[in-house]
Amino acid sequence: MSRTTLKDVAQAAGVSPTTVSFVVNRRADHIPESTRRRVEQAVADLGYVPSARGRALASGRSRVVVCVSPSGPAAAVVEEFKRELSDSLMAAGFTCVFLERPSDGDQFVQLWRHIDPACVVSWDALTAAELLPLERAGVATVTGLVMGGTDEDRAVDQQGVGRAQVEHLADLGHRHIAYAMPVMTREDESTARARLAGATAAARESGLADLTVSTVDLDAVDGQRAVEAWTRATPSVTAVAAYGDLQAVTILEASRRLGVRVPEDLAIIGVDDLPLGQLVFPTLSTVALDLRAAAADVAARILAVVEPAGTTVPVERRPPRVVVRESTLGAGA
Amino acid sequence: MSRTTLKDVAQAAGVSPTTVSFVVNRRADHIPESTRRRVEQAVADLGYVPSARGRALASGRSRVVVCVSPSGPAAAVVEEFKRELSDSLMAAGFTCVFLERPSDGDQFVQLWRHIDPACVVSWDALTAAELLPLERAGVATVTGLVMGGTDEDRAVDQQGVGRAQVEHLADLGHRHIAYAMPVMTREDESTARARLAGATAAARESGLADLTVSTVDLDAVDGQRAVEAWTRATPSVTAVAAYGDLQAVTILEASRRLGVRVPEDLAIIGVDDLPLGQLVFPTLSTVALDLRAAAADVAARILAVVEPAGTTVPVERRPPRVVVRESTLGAGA
DNA sequence: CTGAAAGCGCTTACAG
DNA sequence: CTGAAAGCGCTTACAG
Repeated sequence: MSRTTLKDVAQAAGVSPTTVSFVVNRRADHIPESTRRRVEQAVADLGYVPSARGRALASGRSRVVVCVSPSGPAAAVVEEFKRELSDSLMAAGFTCVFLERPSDGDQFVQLWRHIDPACVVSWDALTAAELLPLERAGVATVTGLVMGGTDEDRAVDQQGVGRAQVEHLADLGHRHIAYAMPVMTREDESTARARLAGATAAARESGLADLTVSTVDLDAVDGQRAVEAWTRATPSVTAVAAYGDLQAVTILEASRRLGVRVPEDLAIIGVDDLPLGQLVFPTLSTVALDLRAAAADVAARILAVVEPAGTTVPVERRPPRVVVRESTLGAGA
Repeated sequence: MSRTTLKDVAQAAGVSPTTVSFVVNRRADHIPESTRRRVEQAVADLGYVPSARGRALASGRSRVVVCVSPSGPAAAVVEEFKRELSDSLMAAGFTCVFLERPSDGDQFVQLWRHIDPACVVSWDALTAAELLPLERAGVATVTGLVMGGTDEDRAVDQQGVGRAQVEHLADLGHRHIAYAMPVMTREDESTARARLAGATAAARESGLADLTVSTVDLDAVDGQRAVEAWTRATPSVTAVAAYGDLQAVTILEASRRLGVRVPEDLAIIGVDDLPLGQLVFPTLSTVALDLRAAAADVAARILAVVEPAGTTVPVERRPPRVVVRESTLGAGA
């Protein structure tokens, strides 16, 4: 037994396919109550589910948004973004779906062949080669949201993140601050640069010494190397702003192993507000990004592109928020 | 200027749409080299990208697999699964896409309307209400892979995980072992139960005392409560198998705050092998799941369902692997 | 208020 | 070797 179609429903309800289509699509203003009910009954009886393919082909519009899955270490934070983006788009009648960037980068461009989205969204900027087939297929794009792209494209104020870290440390009286950069992947390179730029600017504006910039890999040995360098320097670094919470925890644990007290000898602040930050000792100060707000912002931008008619509610970008814990302030009580 | 279609290409190449279709779909065995080249030239010149809609409608088959995004704390581990699943399916000519379960659960069933997948995949078991519309739309399903479902459905041997933990601890001489359950969400309830069941069975088989089962929330206070209870018990618990690395780290940090030495007073082993485990002090013993293998297994199962003709290479399920670090063995050297 | 008809872009027997 | 034609399941002017 094959799939139930519009025609089947029409036959069962004793009306034309046209009428069924109107009822199913809630464009039934001009259909009398009685007819509508007959149709709805038939739909229910037959368990009719409209074909997305037929609909997409006939209407010429897609109701799917593809988001290239943001990667990077802060997966827990990203989850929140995805959820909010999905919910916002769903409320507008779109389905949002996430795509992993294939390990074989060349195949990336092939992926749209099957999906047929109204819009492709990406945290980082897509290359021209990646963009071209999309353009040709008439797919809208919203890219460079968080990484890459211009600073205005970004839904998250990355510079503000670095700035917030340094300002917090400066407020606590630190004059010699280090910035811990991550080992870069394509994904977070531009993010790291933007955060560092913000941190650097804040240091200058606060009249601090130039930042000591170090790269910290996520392992104990590398952490210890960095901490030793900072504490040995003259004058010594007394605080470090880390690219993310994972770098911060690496530094925090390295300090413990080296007998460097946190925050007395070295204050540490991360970014992301991972749950982890509340588990370690001392607990980790950090900067929380409001990715829910960012996602709502992005959703609004997407809808503006795919539904130019729709009323777009502008979303203001909320500034990053410093979460103060023991690693900068010391144990309370 | 509107989108380039098959017809445009046919016109440009001076052949029929039929011929173009054959060439584009690599079914061109019987098309002479010269014609094929003319067509390929036209495709390139016009930048033709076939319409997924038209193709899906005409062929009656979808090349899209939707995977309901696995959630849970171990996001970093899940990433690996997703990547592998995507790659495997891509190699078979399918596009794999991930869907967030909406916060408003009722809307979940609506999501297929726009996507039109060949198969829906889910880590946990879907409810009957969720399954029904899929069935009606002729969409294959592969569910209960990791959570829910029967033990045979599972791509990951969850019982084996708990078993591996307890066997490792028993080998080290521990006789009184606790199991730290997570605060349950829908996602990991059945996983937790399966792991506990495996742990319990292993304890029995090894002739150990019954496991002390405690729930540990991810915060310092709850961790300390649990650690105190274990150390105060008579005879005291000397080792704990935690549901996941996050629970394990919570316990580890709580121990430190209480002055309970790890592993001398309390040995700890987690699950997931999160990067975090190598940063904390002492470093965390854990059980690593081979999610790449699991994903390959799942991909094979999916292909068997959507392409019954295809040759399915059976994938053997690799057993969980214990990663021994300081939290059970003590600091080396 | 309702339906016949054209068309969305493709695939695929089938006939030449 | 190649193409005319039907059809996939729907939407949407348009005419009644």
